[in-house]
Amino acid sequence: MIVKKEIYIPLVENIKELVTISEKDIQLIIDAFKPKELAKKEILLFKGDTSNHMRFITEGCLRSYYINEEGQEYIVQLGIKNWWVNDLFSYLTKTPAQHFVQALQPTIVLQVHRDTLENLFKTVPVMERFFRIKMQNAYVANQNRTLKSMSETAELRYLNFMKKYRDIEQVVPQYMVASYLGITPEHLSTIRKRLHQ
Amino acid sequence: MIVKKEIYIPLVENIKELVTISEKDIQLIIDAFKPKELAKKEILLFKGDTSNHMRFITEGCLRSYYINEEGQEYIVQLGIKNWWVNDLFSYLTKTPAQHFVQALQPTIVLQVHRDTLENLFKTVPVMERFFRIKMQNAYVANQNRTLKSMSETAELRYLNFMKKYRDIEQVVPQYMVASYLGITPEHLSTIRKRLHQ
DNA sequence: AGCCTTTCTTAAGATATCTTAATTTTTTTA
DNA sequence: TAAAAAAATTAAGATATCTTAAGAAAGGCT
Repeated sequence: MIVKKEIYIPLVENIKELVTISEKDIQLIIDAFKPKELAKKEILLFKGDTSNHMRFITEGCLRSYYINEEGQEYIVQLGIKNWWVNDLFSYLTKTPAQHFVQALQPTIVLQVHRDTLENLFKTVPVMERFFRIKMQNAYVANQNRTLKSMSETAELRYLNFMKKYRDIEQVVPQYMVASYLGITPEHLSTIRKRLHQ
Repeated sequence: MIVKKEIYIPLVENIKELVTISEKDIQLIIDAFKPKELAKKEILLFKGDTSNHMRFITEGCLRSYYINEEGQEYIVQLGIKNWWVNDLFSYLTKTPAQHFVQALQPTIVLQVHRDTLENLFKTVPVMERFFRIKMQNAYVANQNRTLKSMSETAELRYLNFMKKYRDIEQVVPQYMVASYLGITPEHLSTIRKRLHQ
């Protein structure tokens, strides 16, 4: 398989933001991560399957969502280029995924299998640190999301979402933004109307 | 300073749940973590101060909370024996804490300074893995909390809280449980009344 | 270009939760 | 143990958000 080197650039840059890696490390990392192309609407991870890969978006857009007993969808995460998206619980515990992961645009992900990653931790130990820091940052971001979801009105949450994730807001249907914010599409529509007046 | 060994037992057990450590490792870990006693209501970390320690509750109860511009308190985390409680963002970024951390009962924490912990990672490398896994688990738990806070009614959230954290519910004032659940104390009271009928 | 599907908007009535304020109960302190 | 302080309850009216249903707008496909 011929691998175009340039699709790995965002991944390498993303790692370099947090830790120092040598040229040799970079090659080992590139060897570990495999590209996967997804069509729009294609599902990358099905509920019930075990997630065995860590996944980095190098191009496009993914959402992770779960469907409750009543068939309602809840968006857990939206991600574009340079984001890591997964069902972490499934990945970490090797249990069936609770979430789906789906492409919202034509997308390329770079994914590394758990076993390969464990080996990579041995050959490039700094990657273990990278993932620890990545988790820490994700944890803090998520804690803030929880806090905001409880303390702020939907309108304020929407305004902050727009400020923070303008890139995402561009490519994601509005009803999915609503789902991410924990409100109905109708209510988001009402909020937008009020804001534009 | 004479350190009573037994207060370290919960910490060592907590670590052993996730990783394998030798007797020598245990001694290094014990040397790294310093005990701190707190009176009820005593504040362990003030907003504005930088959090320089990772903290494990070996006895008692802590809450981490933030106060918004209008003076309202929001509880970020409640923890009892065997829980790790901190303002992680402050710890990780060395920026002023956004949260307070306060003892709700007479409490003993074991805390390790960031610098000491970084050294411990070198002498006991498996501790880096321990904290990575710990973060991962915390992340998943928090993600579920976000999702539930958006998709479930306050009543259901309260019922699940009681099921999951009965130990915490015993020792924490009800209005703080309400704050943790993201509702007013009055509303929680109404819910409890309805449940008991 | 036109049809079909998806997404967005609008509005009315229903429900969940909040705000305020007064009262009761429990806990702490002197 | 009495007084003071903190916590919990109750209830009424206000507000935020949801549900339902219908129509309008936008996007995708042949």
